[in-house]
Amino acid sequence: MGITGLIPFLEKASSKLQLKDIRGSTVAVDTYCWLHKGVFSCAEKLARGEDCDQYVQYCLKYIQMLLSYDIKPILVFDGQHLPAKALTEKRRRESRQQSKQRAAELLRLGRVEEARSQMRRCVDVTHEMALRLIRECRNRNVDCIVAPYEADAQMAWLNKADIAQYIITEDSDLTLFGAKKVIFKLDLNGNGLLVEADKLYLAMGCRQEQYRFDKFRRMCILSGCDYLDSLPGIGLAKACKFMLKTEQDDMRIALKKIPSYLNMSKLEVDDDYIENFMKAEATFKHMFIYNPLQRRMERLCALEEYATDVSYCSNAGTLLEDSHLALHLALGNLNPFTLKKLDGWEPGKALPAAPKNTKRSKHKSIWLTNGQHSVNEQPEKVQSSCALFFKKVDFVGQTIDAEIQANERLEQAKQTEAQVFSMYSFKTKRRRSPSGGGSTDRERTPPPSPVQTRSRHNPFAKDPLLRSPVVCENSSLLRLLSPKKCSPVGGGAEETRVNSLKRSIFAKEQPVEVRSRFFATQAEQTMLGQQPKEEEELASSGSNKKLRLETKTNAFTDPTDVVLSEEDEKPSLNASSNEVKPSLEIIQLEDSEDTAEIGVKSLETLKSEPASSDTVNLVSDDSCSSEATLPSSQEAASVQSNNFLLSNKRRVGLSKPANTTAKKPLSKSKNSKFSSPSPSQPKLSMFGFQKRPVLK
DNA sequence: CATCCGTCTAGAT
DNA sequence: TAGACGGATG
Repeated sequence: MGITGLIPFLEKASSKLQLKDIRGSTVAVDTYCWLHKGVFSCAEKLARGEDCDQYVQYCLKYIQMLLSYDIKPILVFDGQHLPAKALTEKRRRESRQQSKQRAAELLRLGRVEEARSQMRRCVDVTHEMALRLIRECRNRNVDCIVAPYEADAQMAWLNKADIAQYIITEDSDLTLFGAKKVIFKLDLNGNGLLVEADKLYLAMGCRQEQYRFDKFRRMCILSGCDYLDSLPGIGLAKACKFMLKTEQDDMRIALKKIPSYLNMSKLEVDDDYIENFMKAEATFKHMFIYNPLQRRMERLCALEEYATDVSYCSNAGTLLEDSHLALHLALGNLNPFTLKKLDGWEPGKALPAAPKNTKRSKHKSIWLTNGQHSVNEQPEKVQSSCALFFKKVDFVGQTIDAEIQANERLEQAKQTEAQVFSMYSFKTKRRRSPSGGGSTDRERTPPPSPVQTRSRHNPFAKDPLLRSPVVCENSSLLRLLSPKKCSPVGGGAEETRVNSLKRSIFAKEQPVEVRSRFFATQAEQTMLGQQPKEEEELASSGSNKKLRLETKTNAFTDPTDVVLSEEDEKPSLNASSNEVKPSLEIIQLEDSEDTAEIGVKSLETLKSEPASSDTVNLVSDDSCSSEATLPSSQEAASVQSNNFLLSNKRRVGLSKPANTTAKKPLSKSKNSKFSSPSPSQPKLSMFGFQKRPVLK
């Protein structure tokens, strides 16, 4: 529901956001948004009363993605219905019931498709379903909180209290509750739309001095909200106009001036409307929330703050006298409507042995009071620099920490590759068919340099001041780095030089993983049979990290990987857990086979893939991202649309899913099965790596 | 011109 | 289910 048309209205207060831009922060999540979407995939099963947990898995994907960005999620659930919404809820229930009956009838008539569509309409997200997710979260040490009433108010409070710096939701109401930073339309690639409260004056089209948050909230209420229908003929635009025009702070007086201020003489503002307006406003200000730190119910804003009369708060909920009940409601142990006990979990309480493969986040729970430790926490292992703690349950399996690192490396790699591309792009002609389809040209030129587009809001390009020293701006080095111009097999001294150059480039970066068809080709050509020599040379380098360039003939995931691996003085997992099977090649600067998998790409895949698949998208993502701040958002938008035309699809830079190879016809190569996720390998697609097939 | 209203479709696998 | 969209309306 929310405010009709508010999100477009807020365009000037919003910007693109990538999760990587908010690493280390805490985010409150409107979990019902995810549950509702997740339910869609198994609506039929649920309608038939069958058990399924796809909606839980769907939500966990998002959670996993957040964790991989080192973001702490706090899942917020709706609690009791407000009296004001009881009627709409009742209508919904009835409508669902009808859909159910219709579905049953249609099934009897054999009209399966129609029945299905009805079934999708009749499923509801129940608290039991929410509890299922909550339990999974407890196993992962991911915080959940059930709001006493609306999740919106709870999230806004978390945001205002700076317990959560961001809110993820689809409901535009959040801004009315006073949330500061709201992320809308977050997808599984980690892209979303950020609306910031302190930019709202821009959306209203007034000067900052002229603006007060109250004006914005009143504008929204006037335009029609969940608690109050709008006056006929009043939408956001007129409400905005009115709120900017009036200086009267007392709305009981101001509202009466609407007809004259807006030249709508026929409009009538009766006392009833005014009364309801005051109530609606009070609802947004003073709804009850649960303060997990103080472990008590509170109002979102204290009544004193606005000198609000309690009589206006009839829709803002009531205080639960029983604090024990309130706590367990917030913990999710009670059915919010019946207050029936469904579970007895308590913070810090030992959980039954967590299922295998369950990774626990190390974030400190909002439920832990000072000094209290999570039972499964191992303080001596906690690193202050990293917000996550993992329990290594599976020797091979990737931990959350590893996911975070892998994710960071991918982004680094994007940057590094972007730099490399930028070097090429000065010298090469661009050849890219707009459709991107059909071409099997493997040696196509790289995309335009994202670095070049830095001035046009390239989020991948680091700030010029922060950027690591430019590693290569001279043409001879460029020539050397170019696989085409590099000497072929057995390059001898030349080849050694190239590698040392490459080393000098990458040594300055964070550990990165590069999947580059250029390097891969070169590496394959030049490195075969050279491993011992390389290792020796690299080991003797002064760096505190060992850099190894090895030719793997038996990667765990894929064979004949040419691996440029940077290690922190621990043995490469790859080295031990490999299996034979040639014909794939990657460049990887990492030591775990899981990340290797991300980088793995079959040569044949490369051949058969359109140019635009990863390279072009690297660029398109650049311009889509959040650096499009206000003054220049239009420009960014145009860049984005341009790139959209080119690529027609958004993908996360290099994060090519291992799955794509699996989606190739089997006949392509029997290796494909090695790149598809195996049970022992976590699904990497969960971390925001695009899973969709490559452009056709 | 802004608002209103009906229709369409994404949402997941 | 709700948001987006286009056309109708005042």
